[in-house]
Amino acid sequence: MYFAPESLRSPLSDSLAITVQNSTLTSRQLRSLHAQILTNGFLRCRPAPLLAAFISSCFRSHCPHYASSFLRSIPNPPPSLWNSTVRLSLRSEKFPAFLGLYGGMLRDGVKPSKTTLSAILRSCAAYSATRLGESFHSQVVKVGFEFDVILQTGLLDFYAKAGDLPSSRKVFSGMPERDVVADNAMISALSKNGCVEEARKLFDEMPQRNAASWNLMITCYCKLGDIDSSRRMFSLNPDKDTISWNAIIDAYFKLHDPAVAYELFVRMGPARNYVSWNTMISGYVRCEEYGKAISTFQEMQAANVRPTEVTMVSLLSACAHLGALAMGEWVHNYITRKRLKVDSVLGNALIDMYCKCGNVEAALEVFDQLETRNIFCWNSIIVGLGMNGYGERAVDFFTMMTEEGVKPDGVTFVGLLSGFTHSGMVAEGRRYFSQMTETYRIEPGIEHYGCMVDLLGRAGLLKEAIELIQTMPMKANPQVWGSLFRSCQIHKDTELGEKVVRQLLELDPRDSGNYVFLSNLYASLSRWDDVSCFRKLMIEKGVRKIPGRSSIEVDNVMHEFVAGDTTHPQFEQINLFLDEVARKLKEHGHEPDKALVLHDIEDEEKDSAIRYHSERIAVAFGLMSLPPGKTIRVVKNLRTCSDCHSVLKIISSVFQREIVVRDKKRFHHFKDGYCSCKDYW
DNA sequence: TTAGGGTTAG
Repeated sequence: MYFAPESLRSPLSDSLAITVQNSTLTSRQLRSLHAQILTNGFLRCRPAPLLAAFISSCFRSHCPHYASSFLRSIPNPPPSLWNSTVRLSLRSEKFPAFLGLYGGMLRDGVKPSKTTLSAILRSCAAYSATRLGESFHSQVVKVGFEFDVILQTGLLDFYAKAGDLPSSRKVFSGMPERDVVADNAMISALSKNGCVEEARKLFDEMPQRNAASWNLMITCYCKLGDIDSSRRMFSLNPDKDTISWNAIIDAYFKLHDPAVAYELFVRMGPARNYVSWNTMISGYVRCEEYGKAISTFQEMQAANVRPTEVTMVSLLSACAHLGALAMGEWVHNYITRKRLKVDSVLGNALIDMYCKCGNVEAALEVFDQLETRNIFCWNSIIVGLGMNGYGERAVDFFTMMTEEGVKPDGVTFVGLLSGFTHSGMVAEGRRYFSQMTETYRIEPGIEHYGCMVDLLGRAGLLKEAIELIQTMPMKANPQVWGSLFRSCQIHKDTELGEKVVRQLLELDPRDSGNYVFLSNLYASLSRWDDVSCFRKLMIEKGVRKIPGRSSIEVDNVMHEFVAGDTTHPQFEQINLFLDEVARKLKEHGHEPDKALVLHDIEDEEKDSAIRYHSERIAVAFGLMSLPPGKTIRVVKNLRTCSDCHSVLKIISSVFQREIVVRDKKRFHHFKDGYCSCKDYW
């Protein structure tokens, strides 16, 4: 809380200060405050803190333009006010405002303070604002500001993070004197740009090293995949600090050794800080141990360590992978309760979580409320809409994105094109695929060709799909052949299908799915000898099929069911309930596909009866355990079989329940006997 | 001046 100096104390200045310190203001409130400040003689007395508080309030209220018009309305604003305003504009991620303010400051003859200059460099580096940083650089040169070692090092850091290694080198070699900090910055530049060997050489030649130098090398060797050298840097460092421990723990996670990482975390003991916890949580997410990520978060809370935005991002990522909507909602709630700052990274994590948990409306709400949206946020919403079967809405967002001046990238087009596949929008796919190169100058990668092959194939345009594979500039990978095979299956082109799957087996002999593809194909043709031949081949080669797993969240607990699994404590009740389900299905004229029971082994073990397919057990458990009207949300690791798909449609209407199933690749929203995929998957 | 965070086709 700001209080004006005694001499300036008046009810008005106090009330102004209070208003200004309050959270967000509307632009009308800002205007009226501005008028009050101008007309009440404040300016003559210059209560600098009040002026600064008002400016801060402009940024907090997302009206940066008020800050600059306010500054312009003050005769000779003090240099400190200029500087703090410029720094605020950086912190609020409002670069256009920053540029205007910075130019205004220079025109006003105010030299930026050293704090401001380093803040600018740091921000440019942090936000990879390459052009901005460069224009800043030239402006600074123009006004004749002298670069000392610290500023040059900042500049070096900026160019390093912007990925501009040549400029980093130029700055570094042009430095009249170098200290440890400068050498460290150059090591960091080299390491970040993949020139790990060179970084190592520089480190070896350094006349002086500090803790930071050793710590940098831990990460540097980790990038080389050389964990032994990372560990050596850790051990040799004479000033081991918390950062050293955190760096080595992270290195083990990055090289997929969570067990050693955990061991070090335990050994670290009281030296742990919040970053150590965040490293553990994000590390488990990286190693796909989502349950451990969540339990580590619970331990973090028990240890009374305050979680940060970074913690939340990792947690949300775990929820997204698990499809744990209730947990994700809890995290969102926690963020609001603890007033954590939802920046573009955290916002993106929320959007992604909601999309991957099948709650698109919540994702859209987060998206709308974001102050700053970067390419990640746009991509996540576009990918998410497509994945949930809303191809047209994805296009709407693409249009909005370009209208807002955000340039789409390769990921955007993957999202769009894959979304079109899920909605059968062939014409749009063609249009955007050509727009990609013609309008946006993005070279299509294998993933884009893969999307197109999928889109064309699924629409029955198999010939065109094959032609595209033959004419594309790179060799098709297993994914491309795999999607073409699915299309052959859907459109019953067994001849082409057999050719495709043989290609697949050659490229990817370890992938169990490919063998399953082929034996399914033979089964559909009643070529049983070939079926058993391939099963034998699978056993010989030691290729194991992945069992189907489905999970459902009830009362904040994740229940996982594996196909044919009878070990759940409530299995007997579930089984009785499945009988009832089967009875009701029969009443509605559904006959299970017997052929599928015996031969469709794509997703489940052959011998487990179809009624024990994991998604069916999970849905039955949901019907039993969740209150009426509550949507049943199931996450499955593989694709749903066609029989389960039609059963779930019937269940949604007979039991009047919405069911959302996330399978390996997309969402199915079942309601009133229909599925959002329109049986197109 | 060093440690921890986000989107990608079957």
